[in-house]
Amino acid sequence: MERSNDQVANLLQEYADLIAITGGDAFKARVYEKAARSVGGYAGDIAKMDAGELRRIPNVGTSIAAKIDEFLRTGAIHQLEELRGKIPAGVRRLTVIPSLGPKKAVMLYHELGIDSIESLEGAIRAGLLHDLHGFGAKTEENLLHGIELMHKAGERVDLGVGMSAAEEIVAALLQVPGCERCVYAGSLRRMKDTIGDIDVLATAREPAALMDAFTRLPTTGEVIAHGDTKTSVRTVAGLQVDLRVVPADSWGAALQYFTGSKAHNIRTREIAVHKKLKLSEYGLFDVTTGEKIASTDEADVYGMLGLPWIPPTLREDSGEIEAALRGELPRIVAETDLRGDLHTHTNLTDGLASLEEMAAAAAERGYAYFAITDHAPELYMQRMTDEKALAQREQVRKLDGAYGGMRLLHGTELNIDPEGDVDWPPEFLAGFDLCVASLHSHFTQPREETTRRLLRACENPHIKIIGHPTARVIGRREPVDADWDTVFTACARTGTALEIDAFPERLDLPAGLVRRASGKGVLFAVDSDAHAVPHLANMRYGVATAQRGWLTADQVINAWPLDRLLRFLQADRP
DNA sequence: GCCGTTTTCGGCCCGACTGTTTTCAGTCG
Repeated sequence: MERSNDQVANLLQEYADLIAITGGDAFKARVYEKAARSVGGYAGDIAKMDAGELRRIPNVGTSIAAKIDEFLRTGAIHQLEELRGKIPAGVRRLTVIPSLGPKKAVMLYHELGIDSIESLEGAIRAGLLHDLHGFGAKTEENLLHGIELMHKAGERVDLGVGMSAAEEIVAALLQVPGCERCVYAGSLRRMKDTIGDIDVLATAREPAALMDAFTRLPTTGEVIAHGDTKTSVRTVAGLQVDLRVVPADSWGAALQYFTGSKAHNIRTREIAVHKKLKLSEYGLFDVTTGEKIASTDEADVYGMLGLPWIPPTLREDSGEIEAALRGELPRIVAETDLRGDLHTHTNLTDGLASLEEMAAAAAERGYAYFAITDHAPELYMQRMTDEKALAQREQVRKLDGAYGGMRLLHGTELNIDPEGDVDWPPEFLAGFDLCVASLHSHFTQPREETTRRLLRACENPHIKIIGHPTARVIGRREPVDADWDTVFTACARTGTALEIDAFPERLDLPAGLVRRASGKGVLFAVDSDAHAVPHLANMRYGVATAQRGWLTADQVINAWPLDRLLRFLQADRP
């Protein structure tokens, strides 16, 4: 099942939204929001906690602890149900449209009865918003653009959402008696940054029983199709999941086939044809004799085609077949190659966990080094000051080595302002072990300005990593427009690494740009950008993005040994 | 509704930007 922490975090966030949308106390709404983040980011399992223990979670007091407790015991929170009754769910969903908040959403509902994104789109096109106070031509345009952005992402979900759904389903199916093997395949196995549907592959002694069990999982909302070898359902969250049961001796061929991509499979089947073979999900066959020559193991299938096994993250027909034929497939970076994390936050700014908690969790992951990079003063809301930064540095120095010998680095995440300048002057930056610099505003500057801005950051000798370079949020915010090739050239020349931010809604730099930058000799840092202990585990998504960008461990600075990393961080600094 | 205390009430991240308005509300980070 989904972590209780996440379930409760979602409910508390919904409660906060409903307070805001029904015109409740804004401060109260904010408290629920803060509590939602605290619970979602809490390292312990709340399902095992009583009301008293729950209150020890930051921002959880008597009232919220009681609500959580009620949910854990009964599966519902009655006050939440009451609020839900006051406003249609579609109205709350309107606020996912950028630039549309609770105030406008509820106004649209009360004035025009708009209770869904579809009805909003219709109303705008019908000109019904013209007479509404506070809605001008530009607002309509922005709303339509926001809706378009969401349509473009379609019904797809981000990699993190897809992965947790898939892992939950696979784990449940493996518990069904008679289920022998069960894995997810498709775009999820290729770790694409968004997932349209989930493909699950299984072998079972009694396929029909497994199919039946699948239709009855708690995650299953509706059954779309129910057959002998394939069953499709839609989860309660609206995600389509296809389960295919295959014969055990077809496992490898089926896994290859259902992992895709379509373009990659076309290429492998072409290769088979040239060798007078036929490749299908049932196996690789000799056309003349009809004999099956490979099928149980994926590597055998590739092997009989004259190819090495190709990692799923490379299977996009973007040159991997040619590279494989030449024996030049890269040894792509693996999560186990990473020796540290270079972009993380604590509760000194907008993180949830203390420096000690973050460091302890990092050490548990086996890291040799770990950088704390809290926000700098220019993000006013974080209330960072010189004094706080220096006090944190002292604390970092004191704790250095205290967690299994792990090296603690004191860094900061600077804000790149519209001109390309950052929060602190060079002499103050010189005191940090590491400076990450990122865009946090002015995302819609023209290409030339954004490019100049990023170039200026690269030229700053103290800045060694550009954080989440495109600033995109998948399905919510477009990447900034920059002349990336110029930026990449500057990064390579100045020794500035580009980050691959591992948050599943970011995955930024995106894989396509990673590959382009890699070609220009740029180095990378795969970072969690963790704001809480559980976020440290997002690293897998960042690594997958690095793989999809064809990176080797040598191109990733946090896969380097400490001494090499430190030399890189010190290079060219005055 | 939570927190911290100058402990039972007052403050709560705060400034910028946008689009609308004509002095400001809503949204965002």
